[in-house]
Amino acid sequence: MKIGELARRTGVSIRMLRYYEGEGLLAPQRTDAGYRDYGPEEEQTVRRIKMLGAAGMTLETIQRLLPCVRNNDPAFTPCNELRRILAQQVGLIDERIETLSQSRTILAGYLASVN
Amino acid sequence: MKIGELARRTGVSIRMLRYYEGEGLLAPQRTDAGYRDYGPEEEQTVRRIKMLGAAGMTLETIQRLLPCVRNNDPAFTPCNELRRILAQQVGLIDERIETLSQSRTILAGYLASVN
DNA sequence: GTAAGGTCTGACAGCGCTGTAAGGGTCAAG
DNA sequence: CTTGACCCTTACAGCGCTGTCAGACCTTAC
Repeated sequence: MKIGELARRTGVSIRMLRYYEGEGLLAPQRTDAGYRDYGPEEEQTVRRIKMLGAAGMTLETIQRLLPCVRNNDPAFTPCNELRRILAQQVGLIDERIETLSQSRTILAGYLASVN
Repeated sequence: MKIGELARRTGVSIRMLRYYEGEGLLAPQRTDAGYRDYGPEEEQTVRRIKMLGAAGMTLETIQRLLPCVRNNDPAFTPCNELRRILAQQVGLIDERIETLSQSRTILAGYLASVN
């Protein structure tokens, strides 16, 4: 299928589909005219990218993860790096939450002092 | 005092001090030669900016808040907007934390499914 | 007078993602 | 063949902050 249809089916903008390709996450065939030609396989990949992106991952991280994600949704093929990357991501998120919580505390303090 | 000294005393880089000025948060006097000349008043302001920044605020937000912050550290002069802005900021942070928590849940789910 | 160290302005770079616009082919239906 | 819908590439913009570099002037002290 062409890029427009894929965009419609996955809800990912055409711009982003091309971006994914530029970042090496996707490598669709090309028609003689140079049109990108995506197969169902690729559509699946896009859905996975979207999924992992929803979890707050960077495209670069997703790229490292993609080779391990060959099956259905939250089912992963055993890939050595996999666990490590996922755990690292969770750690990253925890750090951000921690930082935000501290900010929240500070602000709440200010707020309280204004009564 | 000149910019270098202020930077040393506050721990804010020279670059950022100039940036604050560009954003309208600071307006030091100038010597005949065009050097920025900060007074103790200004040093206080920088400390406040730093403080609010540590709470995760944008310079733009801080700017709106500055006129209300005339006293010591977490003590604020009653300023009508003040409460509103602070509360809004807390809300913003809560949203971000919520988003991150969801991401965390998703990732933790993946992690669990990899065992 | 000279040299070192501080300051000035202006501008480019990067982070990660996303939209949009320009200029120009391709394809399918009428 | 023409038209409209789609596609292609390239590149600029913006978010908010920060570092760094270039080219040039000021100041202080020897």
